[in-house]
Amino acid sequence: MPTIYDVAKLAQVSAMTVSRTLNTPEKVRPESRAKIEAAIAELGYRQNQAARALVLQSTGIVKLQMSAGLRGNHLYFSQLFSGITDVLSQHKLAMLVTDHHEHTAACDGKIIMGLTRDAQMALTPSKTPKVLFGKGPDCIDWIDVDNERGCRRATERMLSLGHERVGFFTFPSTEPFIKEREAGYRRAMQEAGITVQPNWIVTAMNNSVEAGYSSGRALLNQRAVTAVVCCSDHVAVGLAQAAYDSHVSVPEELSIIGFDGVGQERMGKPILATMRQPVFDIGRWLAKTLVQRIKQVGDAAPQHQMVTPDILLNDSTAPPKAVLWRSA
Amino acid sequence: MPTIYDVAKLAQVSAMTVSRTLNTPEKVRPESRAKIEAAIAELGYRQNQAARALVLQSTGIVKLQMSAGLRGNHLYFSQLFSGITDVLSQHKLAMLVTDHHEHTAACDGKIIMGLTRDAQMALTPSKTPKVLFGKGPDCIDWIDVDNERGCRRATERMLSLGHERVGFFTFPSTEPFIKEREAGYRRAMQEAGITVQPNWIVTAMNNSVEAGYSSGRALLNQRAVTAVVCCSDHVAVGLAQAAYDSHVSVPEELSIIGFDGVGQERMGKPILATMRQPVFDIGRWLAKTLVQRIKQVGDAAPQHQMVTPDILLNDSTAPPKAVLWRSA
DNA sequence: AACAATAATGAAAGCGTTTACACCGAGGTG
DNA sequence: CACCTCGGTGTAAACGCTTTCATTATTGTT
Repeated sequence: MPTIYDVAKLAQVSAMTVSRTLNTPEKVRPESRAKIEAAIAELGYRQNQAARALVLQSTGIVKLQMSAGLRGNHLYFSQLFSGITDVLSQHKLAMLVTDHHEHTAACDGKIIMGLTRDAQMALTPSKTPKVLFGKGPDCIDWIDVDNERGCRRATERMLSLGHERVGFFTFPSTEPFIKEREAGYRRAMQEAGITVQPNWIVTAMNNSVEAGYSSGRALLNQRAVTAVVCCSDHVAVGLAQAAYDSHVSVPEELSIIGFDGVGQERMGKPILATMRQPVFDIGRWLAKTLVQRIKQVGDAAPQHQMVTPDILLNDSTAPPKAVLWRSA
Repeated sequence: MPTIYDVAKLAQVSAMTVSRTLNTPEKVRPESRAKIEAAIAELGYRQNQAARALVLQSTGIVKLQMSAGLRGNHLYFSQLFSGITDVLSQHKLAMLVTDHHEHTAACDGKIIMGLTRDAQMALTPSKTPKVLFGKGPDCIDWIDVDNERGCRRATERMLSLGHERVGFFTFPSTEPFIKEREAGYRRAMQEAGITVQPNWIVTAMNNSVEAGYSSGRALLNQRAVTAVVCCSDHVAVGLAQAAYDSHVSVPEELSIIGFDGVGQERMGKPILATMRQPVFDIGRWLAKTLVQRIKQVGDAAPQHQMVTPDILLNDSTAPPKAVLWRSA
């Protein structure tokens, strides 16, 4: 690999002038520059980024730290990813994807997600700036989704359609969002003066279409509810398929609303109502905020953002046909 | 940031001994090691990877170069991604995601995908090893999907069910796979002695559910075919939705088979037949092959791999009901 | 107890770049 | 014509680490 000195020798200048042509070309005489550029081309020289990073104390790399578990929802992750790279590439920053436990590569900043709530709240500002996806302490930048409010709205939608026996379809997760969504559901029900019956709440084995399907069959067999608020589109899709196979028509006999809205709600028929998270924009926000911190050795106040999911009505909600259920 | 010298001073040894504890701990006396580890902990010292990379000429980073366009199919990309990171993390390698044009960060190896066929064939071996997803020249490692064969098999499946008027549902793309799939379809039809009518081939605006839906409606209105081989699951899903809205039942009145099999085929009802690409395993192969080259300064012969998609029958194919179509 | 062999440690050089500073010639000013 | 300024260039040192080689401490052997 040719170095800056090889180029210098060939162009008959000093290494310094080569370095300058690379970094501040306006400070070198055009003739010298031409010679040097020719030499660079001839030798196929390319800057050694490791050496550069060593002296500049900056790598041009942003680390994306996430627990492996978070990659389960591929569509969700991908959109986040797109939003992040969209912004980073504008600033000529590269993105390194790692797990939480790997401390290896150095970086100019970190985007962190998928920690436990406790671990998140324990984060402290450090030399390399970091941005968090999820609620964190006041001292660092973070953005979070208002899951409680989102799920409350979804439930309220069902209630306003006239449903009273509104079920809740959830799944086990260590992430905090799952409890928040249930809280939103419960709050909406409580405010409507409806007592939630235990069998209205069903927990799928995990967050997948398959688990949603099998627990969905069970849920349908009970015939206890006329509408279901789901904790994810995965399980919502599974429930819709279960309804199809149980000859329960959606939305006529059963209203369904999911959560996430990253695309899967549109893969079947009817197209499912869902609470859309602006995942792409969240990715952009994360990257944008981080880049700000990296560029201006900022002492600006930490930014915190709370985004509420939009409701996408689509085709899977309708007023209840209570009679139909009772007669069954 | 504390350096190795700060640690050395605190532990009352030389910097060299610190370096050794970090890299070859068995070569340093346990007592020294203990002192040094204590000092490291007290100072919160962490290795400077840039300096390390500079002297070792190795960064521990693998670059994933892909054209932005390739990220359209999020599920596909994500699974590839998972396969790659799965292997890389075993070898303590980090993955850097970049676009093709960014030459910045140094790396120990590259995984390349989404180039044009010409650009791929023009690749040459270089100092840093590279692996290619897609057909490439003999001199470098690559893995590719046998699209022609996959689509031939899909078509043969329709033919063996008794379909004669088998349509082909494609979309515009610069990637080579699209032509290969059409070739597979045409070959199967030709071998069956069936002349493909021009209106049996429909091209959606792009590779998306929405485009598949609108072109699917047009395709269905023609009532020309009893079965459709699709170039992707996106358009297949769109077609299935169009069939649903056109009151054409799948598979009774129309058989559908898609291509990719990365999950979206299972989001609706009926669950769509598809040609499943082993994307996760392809990701693993790419990473595994690259790691081999990185580790052993290998002069082993370049490896080339061709994988054929599996057929997943699911619920969207059945023998034709030709009568129904004619009477319409 | 003297020697060789081995283990543990240290000093110096270098990886490829940039920063700080010194230098030099050309042009403008007094 | 001496002086200063300034654009253009070069020299030396540093960034934090590892490699090489020399040195010292610790064993084992006769």
